[in-house]
Amino acid sequence: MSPRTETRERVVRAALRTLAEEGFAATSARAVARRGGFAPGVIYYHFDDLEHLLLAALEWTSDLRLTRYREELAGVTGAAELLARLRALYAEDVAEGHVAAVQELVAGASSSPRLGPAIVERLRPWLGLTEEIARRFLADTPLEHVVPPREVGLAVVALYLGLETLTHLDRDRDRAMAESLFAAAGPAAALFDSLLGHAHEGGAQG
Amino acid sequence: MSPRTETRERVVRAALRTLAEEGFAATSARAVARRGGFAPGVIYYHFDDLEHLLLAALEWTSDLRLTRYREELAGVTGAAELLARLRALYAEDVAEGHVAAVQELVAGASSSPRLGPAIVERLRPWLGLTEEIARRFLADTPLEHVVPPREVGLAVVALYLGLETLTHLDRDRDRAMAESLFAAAGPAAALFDSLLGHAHEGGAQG
Amino acid sequence: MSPRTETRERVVRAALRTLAEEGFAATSARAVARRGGFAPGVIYYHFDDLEHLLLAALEWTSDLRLTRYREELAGVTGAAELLARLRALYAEDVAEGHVAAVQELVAGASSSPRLGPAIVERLRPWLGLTEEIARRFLADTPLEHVVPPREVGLAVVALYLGLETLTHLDRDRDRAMAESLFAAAGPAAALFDSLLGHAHEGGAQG
Amino acid sequence: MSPRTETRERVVRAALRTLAEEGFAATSARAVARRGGFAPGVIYYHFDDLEHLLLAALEWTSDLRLTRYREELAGVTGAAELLARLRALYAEDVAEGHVAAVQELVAGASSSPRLGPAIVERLRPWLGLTEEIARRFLADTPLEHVVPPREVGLAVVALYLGLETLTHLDRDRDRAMAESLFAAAGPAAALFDSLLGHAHEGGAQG
DNA sequence: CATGAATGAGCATTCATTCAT
DNA sequence: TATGAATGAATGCTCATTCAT
Repeated sequence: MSPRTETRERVVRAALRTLAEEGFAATSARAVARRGGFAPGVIYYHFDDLEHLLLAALEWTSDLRLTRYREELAGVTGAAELLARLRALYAEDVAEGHVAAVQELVAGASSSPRLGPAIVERLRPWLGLTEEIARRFLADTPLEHVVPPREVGLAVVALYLGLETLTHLDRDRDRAMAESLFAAAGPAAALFDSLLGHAHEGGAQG
Repeated sequence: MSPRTETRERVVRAALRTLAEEGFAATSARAVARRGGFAPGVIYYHFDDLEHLLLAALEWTSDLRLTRYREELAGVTGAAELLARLRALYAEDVAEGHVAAVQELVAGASSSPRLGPAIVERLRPWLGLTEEIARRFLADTPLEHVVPPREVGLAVVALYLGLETLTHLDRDRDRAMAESLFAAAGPAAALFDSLLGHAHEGGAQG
Repeated sequence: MSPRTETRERVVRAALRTLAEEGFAATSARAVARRGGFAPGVIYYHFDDLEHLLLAALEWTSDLRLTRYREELAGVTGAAELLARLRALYAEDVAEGHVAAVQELVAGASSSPRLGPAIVERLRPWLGLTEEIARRFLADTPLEHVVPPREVGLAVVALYLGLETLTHLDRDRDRAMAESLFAAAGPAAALFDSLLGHAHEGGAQG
Repeated sequence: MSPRTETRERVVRAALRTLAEEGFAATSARAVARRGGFAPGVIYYHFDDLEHLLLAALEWTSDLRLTRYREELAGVTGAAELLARLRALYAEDVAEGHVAAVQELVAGASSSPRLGPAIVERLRPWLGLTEEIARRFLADTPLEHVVPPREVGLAVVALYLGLETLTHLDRDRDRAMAESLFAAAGPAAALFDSLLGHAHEGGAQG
């Protein structure tokens, strides 16, 4: 790895840690530099400005997690199993602080004219993933022509973001919100599997 | 109306307009004052600080809309009708700019330690409303003991916020996201009514 | 007392209390009004501006205390007795908060081009009093032509102000400074009386 | 000298000049920056906040003068000589503007809860110096057990501050106050030397 | 490549003061 | 007489960004 690339990654990681631990508003150039142990000027050597750094940070963490999600969800066919895996993946998100960083970035930049669209762009692969999974689960079921997978994907991503927003609004009290939602979804997933799940059994076994 | 009350409301409305049209980050005391046509000091005459103004603004718009939602959704029994009314209410939200302001505030304050919890507090009535409606629609259906209304309410509010977040991230391009979701939900609502809706017919007719 | 005079005095007393309890920097028009329970505008009805109010307050308290000092020190002839009376008067000053107010005013206004000279003017009677007492105690002693009473008076007032300044710099720790000085001066006063005091015995008895 | 150290000193000197020439109340960050010819932000690059700058300025000037005082007063034994040297040192203080700055700072900060105690701390070495000299002059005289040196030191510092306060209250008229006190103290110092000074003659001649 | 000192615009907030009522 | 709402200038301070070294 070239020294250039190496330092660049240090900067990106420092930005992510700052976002996750101090929040968007506190993620100033100086704060990132302090946390990363380098001079503020370094940021501007590797990135045009702070916004570009934040976008690079989002891209970095988003790519890593997307790969992990794809790999973990690839062969899943049952709704109950899907739910279990999502639950585990989400726990990873929380533990690594990656989702906290994304939430801070998404929320904080929601009114930045330049940052907003660029972030949406980097969120798009997630829309693709959720849509793809929705399509897989709806295929060959009576819901196939009732529930459009594209919109399901959109709803899932929006739900995820909204849940994170609520959680972060009141960091201490509401950590259990996502968990309670996962728990509540259990019976519904089981119901889905028992009523419609047979459609996928072949796929799962093949 | 006393001059004090009158000006106070002017300030609140200016804050809401600034939030909706310029975003949270740009909603500085000066920006609000400029938009409202008064001196910055006026804000501090009527409110302890900017945070208190923003909370008052949230409260004001939230109370207005909550009343409207309750009044409009009171007697609704069918899922299709519910969906239609929500669609209309949402259109009002958009037209009045109230939801834009709320979204900016929720997103922007997500990393403010003092603002966050106070906002959650003011969002709680909406969790109550959604839960109440979910309970009404699940009662006397096979889903009654499969889907917990509390979590449905939470999910709906989170979905709403997340959707707004995505929408605001890219103001120009994605205005249709919510619309496409409403459209997509149509057949599902019809299905719900035809399979489970008879449970409520008595109530609707009464 | 006319209502005008009555309100004026309320304002003056509120200013003194604010000076004594909140300090010069916190003695804003609004703070005085809040403490006195009247509208800020009242101040400007009775006084040209805040500086004039502060000067009136200084004058009020200074006149009261000066009368008391003169009355208490009138017939005193011995140094030990003088010291004892000064100690008691100083305790009154502290208890009434008047000296705290004066100290705040003197210190805070030391760099105000208009306030400073006006304050000095109101301090002049004290220079007169101290000089007069010094003259009385030096008369007919060997020190009469060695120690000029005018400068003694100046030194005493300066010492008093300086001591108060030091005391206020560290309110909690150094309250005992003046007390330790009074205590330390005891033996010196006794010595003065035993060596030179006979000069005044006639005066005391007459 | 590193650029950092160099600029830091420029800032400190600008703060002292501003204090001395414009007074505490006018020593705003902008005023210091204007006088020093640098941007206001520079202050905050080198100091946590304005209070820290003012304390650093006090420390700087106080240390310089204390060294000078100690060096000049080291071998002095006679009261007349002591007085003469103090007079010269005081003239230096005035000429350099250092004492003006100290007076402004002491007076102005007398009601600042954080600044006050920190200033007292930096005044303590002066209490030590005056006490030490008082002890030297009282040793082996009849006053040794009548006048406690600690309190003499305190009184001298308080007198000095109080005198400066009075002087600054009326900048133009009262410049001669300290001078008249020095002049008045002449005969008393001579008397001290002739009555008690023999105790120190050995030290002076050695 | 990296540094870190410096910039200057911007922010939240406070204040003495005015003035219509 | 008294009120209290409103003003607008000033304050301390932070920040993204630049640039000489």
